[in-house]
Amino acid sequence: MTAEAKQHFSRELLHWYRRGNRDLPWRKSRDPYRIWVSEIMLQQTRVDTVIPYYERFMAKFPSVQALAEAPEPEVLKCWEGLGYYSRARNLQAGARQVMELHQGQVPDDKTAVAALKGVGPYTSGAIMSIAFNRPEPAVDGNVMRVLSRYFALEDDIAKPATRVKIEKLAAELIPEGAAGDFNQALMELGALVCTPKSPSCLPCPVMEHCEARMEGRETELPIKSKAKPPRPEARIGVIIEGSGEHQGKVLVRQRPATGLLAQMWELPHLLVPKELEPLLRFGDEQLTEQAPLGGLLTEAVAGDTGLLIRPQRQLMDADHIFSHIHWKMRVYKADLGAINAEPVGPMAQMAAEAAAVYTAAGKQQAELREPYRWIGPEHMDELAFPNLFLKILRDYWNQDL
DNA sequence: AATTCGGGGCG
DNA sequence: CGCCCAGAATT
Repeated sequence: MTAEAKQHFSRELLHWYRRGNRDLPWRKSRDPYRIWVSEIMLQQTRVDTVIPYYERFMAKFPSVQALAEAPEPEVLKCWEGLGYYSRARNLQAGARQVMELHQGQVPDDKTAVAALKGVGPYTSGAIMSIAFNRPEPAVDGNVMRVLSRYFALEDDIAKPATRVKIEKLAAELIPEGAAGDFNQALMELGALVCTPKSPSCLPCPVMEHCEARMEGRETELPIKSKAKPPRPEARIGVIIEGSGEHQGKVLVRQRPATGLLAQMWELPHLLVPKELEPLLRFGDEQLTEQAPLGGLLTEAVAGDTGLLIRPQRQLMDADHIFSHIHWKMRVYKADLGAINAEPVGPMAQMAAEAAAVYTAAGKQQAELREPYRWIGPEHMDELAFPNLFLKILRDYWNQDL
């Protein structure tokens, strides 16, 4: 690739971007905090998805200080449905770092920015270039795709080493004094023109010297090795209707502080042992046929809360695919049996055993320990749920199931 | 270097 | 239904 081709790329791409670009909320100012928030939200997330979240987040947490001083659950609630929830916690931790170390001002310093929680190589480059116009590369999936095509690079973009190589190339391409616009131009081209499936080469401002297009290989590049498919997990969950003072409410619980969906709220559910998975194939069979599954739920809830539940029927099946796990969840409806009441129905045996467990443990129905809570539809706005359970609960209440 | 972290949109 | 997306932290 000639030096002329590189100059052509930088010049034409920058002009193309400056002739007209998308009117996005985070482009209305160069406030480093606003850029920072947008870049965190945009990690692995599309622009159209981010926009409403961004508007709400900036209205609620308009400054580094506001975010740093907010209760963490409120931040998580504002992130509800956006995914990769550690981003929200890390962003707030970063805001607190900026308050402690930099007097509330995002530092115009590459090393200091890169040291913020949740800020990696891409995001530090994006903040430094867009907010401060510093000549740092910001290499994301768009940039790797665009440059792989323009320079006909054969490297596997799924490998970490490839990003490092492309960062060096991207740094060389930054026009003097135009780092912010140029980096955004690269991503804008990737998002609008040099798209993954069917790139629009004809209107592309740099098509003239694009190696991949010249060789007719624009749809073959970049090279990307395939990810492992998510491992399937059969799960059973339950909507437990309260009684008495908890009438009209259902039982939810909070997940642990680390790991998958950390600190999010959810319905009680559990992994079905491999040897019991065949039971889940009983489409609309009666619960009697699946007594062992109802028994598992009864035992699990009793062990966790001391509550004796009585599974009633199947409500729905819910599929949810994470990048590495595929949940296939069957959701049951249950109500509560009174303490020391005689269990009835198909679940009698399992329920009786479960009752013995919590009676032996001296647990009381009224003493529901954290992290479990009873909630009704009227305070769904208090707790943060992942989309999977948000949808299940909405369906449940809306359709009066 | 590989795995763990959501969720949605699109051909 | 497979693929991809304005990636970072952890191991």
